[in-house]
Amino acid sequence: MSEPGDRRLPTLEDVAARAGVGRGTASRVVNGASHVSQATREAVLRAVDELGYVPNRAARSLVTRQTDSVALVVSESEERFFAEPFFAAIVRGVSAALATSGYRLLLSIQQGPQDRRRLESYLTPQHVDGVLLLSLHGDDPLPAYLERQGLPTVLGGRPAGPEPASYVDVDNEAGALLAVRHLVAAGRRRIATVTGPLDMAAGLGRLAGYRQALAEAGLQLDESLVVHGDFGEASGATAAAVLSDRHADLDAVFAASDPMAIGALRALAARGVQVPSDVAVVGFDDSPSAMHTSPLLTTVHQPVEEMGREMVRVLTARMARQPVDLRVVLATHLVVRESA
Amino acid sequence: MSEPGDRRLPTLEDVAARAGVGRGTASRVVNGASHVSQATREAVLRAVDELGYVPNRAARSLVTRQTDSVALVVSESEERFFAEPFFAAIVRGVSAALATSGYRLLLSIQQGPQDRRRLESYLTPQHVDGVLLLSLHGDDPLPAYLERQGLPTVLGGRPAGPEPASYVDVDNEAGALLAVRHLVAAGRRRIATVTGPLDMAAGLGRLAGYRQALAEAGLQLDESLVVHGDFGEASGATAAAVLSDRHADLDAVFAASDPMAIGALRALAARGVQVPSDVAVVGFDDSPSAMHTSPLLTTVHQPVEEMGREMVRVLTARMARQPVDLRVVLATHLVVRESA
DNA sequence: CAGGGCCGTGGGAGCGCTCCCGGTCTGCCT
DNA sequence: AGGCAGACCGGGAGCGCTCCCACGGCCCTG
Repeated sequence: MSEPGDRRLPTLEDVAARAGVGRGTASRVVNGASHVSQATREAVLRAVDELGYVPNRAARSLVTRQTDSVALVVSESEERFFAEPFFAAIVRGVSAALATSGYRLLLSIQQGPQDRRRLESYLTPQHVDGVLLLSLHGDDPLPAYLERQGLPTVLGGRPAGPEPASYVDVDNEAGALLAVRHLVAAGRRRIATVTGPLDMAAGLGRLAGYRQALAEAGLQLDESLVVHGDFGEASGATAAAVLSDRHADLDAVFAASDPMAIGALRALAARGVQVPSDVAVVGFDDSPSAMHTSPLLTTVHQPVEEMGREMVRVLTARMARQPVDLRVVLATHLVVRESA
Repeated sequence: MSEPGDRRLPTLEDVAARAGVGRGTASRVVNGASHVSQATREAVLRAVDELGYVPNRAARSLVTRQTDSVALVVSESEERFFAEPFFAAIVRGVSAALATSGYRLLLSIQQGPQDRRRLESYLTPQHVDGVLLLSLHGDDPLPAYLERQGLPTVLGGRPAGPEPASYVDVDNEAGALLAVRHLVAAGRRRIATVTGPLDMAAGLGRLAGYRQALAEAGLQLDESLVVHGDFGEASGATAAAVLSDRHADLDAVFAASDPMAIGALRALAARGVQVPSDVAVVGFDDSPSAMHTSPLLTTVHQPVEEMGREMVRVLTARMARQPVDLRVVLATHLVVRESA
């Protein structure tokens, strides 16, 4: 491969010369042209066009101390929850929103503790203007550390524990409430739940919604109907097995994630329990695979792509030092299909 | 939010001063220290440590004319093929490989034609050192254009049409061959296929593998057993319906993608056809949902994450001007589960 | 009619780094 | 003893840009 590309690219100086103006003036029009006469502006723009000038980001960055880029950091540890469809959808939303705002997206997947140090030397105001954080462990000090460095940081999803300064999340509690209300409305009375991990806000919130719905319906809470899972399919299957063995009168299961609901479906089918006639099942996520189960899974939809977009909206506002709600909670809704 | 972060970050000059050496020397040890005495090196390293010095990438970039970053560009048009699990796995592989090589990953999802111009002004040697391209349309001029600009470019998957200069792909033909051989070995004789789009190399290659396997087995090709699909689930369902209506003796279907295989499974079940006893089904992809069908889907596994890693290996070698095979084809293997 | 603004403009300074030139100091060979 | 190669080191130049100051011209006011 030869390199014809070694010819020098045009600089602002070249543009200025061609347009017959000074470097400063050229700079003014290339950026938010203020105090430039119409005629000169046009001359400069023409020169830019003819030369195919593209500003050198490194040079600009060096003097402005801005990078025009934001990092999206994904921690892969909670992989079961932040499974692939979730990840892809978030990235799509983030990318779309970022593209229109002129920032570049730096993606970094933290796959192990050794990546952590690399991350820290990299997540500085020198390299990025802001950070988007996904799927943190409960009490990760990273967001606080970044904010202290002067880097606006927005989380996607709340970790359990103290409220982070800035996040975008879905309304887990309200979603679960919707799901269980639907079950109640359909006449179900022995409603079990398979929870997520209770060190995650998503797990906690969904359980709280379940509890509230039962309370609303005047159903008393039977702790033996609450089984703990980890958002993974296997845990949903074993939970459903336990539940159906333990309670002959079981008539509904609210699983705090779609994979767990799918596991439950499988376990129930294996025991000859009919869904939804014997036992209704509702999941949470509305993941793509919810449309590939039989029966089709009724589940709580969370607007993942929108979550990505919202994260960007909050972050860009913060980077521009504009006022904005630091915490955003997005609504969920129930998608009724066949399983309930 | 106050900004305590406005204190100046340490520069090389600071490090040099603290270590009692010149700027040039400090630079030498921070980079690939050559011709520096052990004592000086240690002094500089200590100063770096004490000051928490991190080199300013913009400044370095400005003079070296390197950016230490590569772009991963995903075109979303062929979304059915490059569905989410594929995307996430590739990104994971790319990210992991890149992290160890010190490059930063810039992610860019091209969602429409208007993104194209933005992309072009952005994919220059000024901004990135190399480009990874995913899911191109057949005859997209982008890779050639980038190479002409002096930007090493590696494709993930071949588009149909002329061979691109540099790509990493899986062996579609061999995978299909494996799948159909398996069917033949199981005694199937009326083996149909649902193809992918034939303007994609993946579609073409998988069909070729099917043909070759039949030829090997001495089975004559019956064109009415070849139905065209588009990699999407719906097309698999209609194809299977047509096939089972048309051929009472049908005993196997090789679908060129998992979604199509899943569609076929559904359509077959709806007609009361038993899988695998009446008709065996094999897919291609080994997507996660292949483990959520009933019966579990037998399918051809493609090493997606490895594909991402290979793309990075080839690209980094090219960026460093080291010799490397420009085209890499990865092996596939059959995962036998229940459906065949 | 003089003076003070303001608009539009040019260009110096300097961001933090690498490259490279030139200088100093060893140590070894003749 | 003189010379010279090479190791080691300092610091100037300059990458392409933005910021800012200074300057000329114009209009408006007193």
